[in-house]
Amino acid sequence: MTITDARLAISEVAQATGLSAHTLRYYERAGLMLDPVDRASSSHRRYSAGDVNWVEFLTKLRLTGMPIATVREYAELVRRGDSTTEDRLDLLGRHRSAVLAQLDDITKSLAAIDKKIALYKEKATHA
Amino acid sequence: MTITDARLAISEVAQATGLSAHTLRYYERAGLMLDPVDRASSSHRRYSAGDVNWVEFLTKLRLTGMPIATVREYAELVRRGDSTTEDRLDLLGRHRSAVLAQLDDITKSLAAIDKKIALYKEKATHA
DNA sequence: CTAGAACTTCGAGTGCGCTCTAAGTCAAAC
DNA sequence: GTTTGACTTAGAGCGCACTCGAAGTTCTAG
Repeated sequence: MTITDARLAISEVAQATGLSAHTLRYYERAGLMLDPVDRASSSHRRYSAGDVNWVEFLTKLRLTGMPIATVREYAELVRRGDSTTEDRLDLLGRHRSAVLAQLDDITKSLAAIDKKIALYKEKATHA
Repeated sequence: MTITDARLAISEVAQATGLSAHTLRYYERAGLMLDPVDRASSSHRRYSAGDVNWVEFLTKLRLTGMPIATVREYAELVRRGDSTTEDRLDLLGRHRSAVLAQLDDITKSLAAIDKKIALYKEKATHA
């Protein structure tokens, strides 16, 4: 019940997060939200600031390649409460390692692409 | 006809590149190879060192998120010969930008994940 | 009060990139 | 020469993550 208690419509959250309204509903159906989003007039969704923060965080998990199923697992741990802190740390830690490996792969591949670009540029110079 | 003229079987290339034989055939069918791979006894594929190098490079394109269709475009430019150097530079340059953006996104998301991890660790300390 | 836009559900459809199957051919070892 | 396993093709199937459609309801502006 704070003064900042704005409840956003799905279209506003879509706007704010860059996801489509379709995708937001899909994520909720898929069990990715911590709780079902509140409703106004018992039909239209009203997102709280907490909901939006959560969507933003799970978007980062997705962006770094975490599968939907794993995001759901994580959400389930959060739902289960404080006793799951260790498990959450473990899950995020393992994901962190995967992301580091991913960054390494991409960086190495980028170096090869840069090499090829340099090669073409040199070729163009000698033309 | 150099002294290093080893021709590899598809299984050996699979081994060497980390792709499956299925995927190697799929890539060829999809027009990703520069030329159809040579055949021994007019049936089994025999990959040249050049073929393998090419597969390794296109794997780096794929790893950095270039769609199959774009890899094919690039292969077509290479096939068309020296006159396409500018186009290839253009294509690779645009991809390079996309990869940099991708790295930035991932790095920013990773920072948020690290923050969350730090938060959980702190919580564990106060327990 | 009414028109039109935005919302609802739920199931079907899409696009991508493999991945596998079946039925047959070929090659290397014995 | 025969067996065993790797290879061939064409096409079907799959998993993932959306994305869309239809049919109906609700909100908002005039």
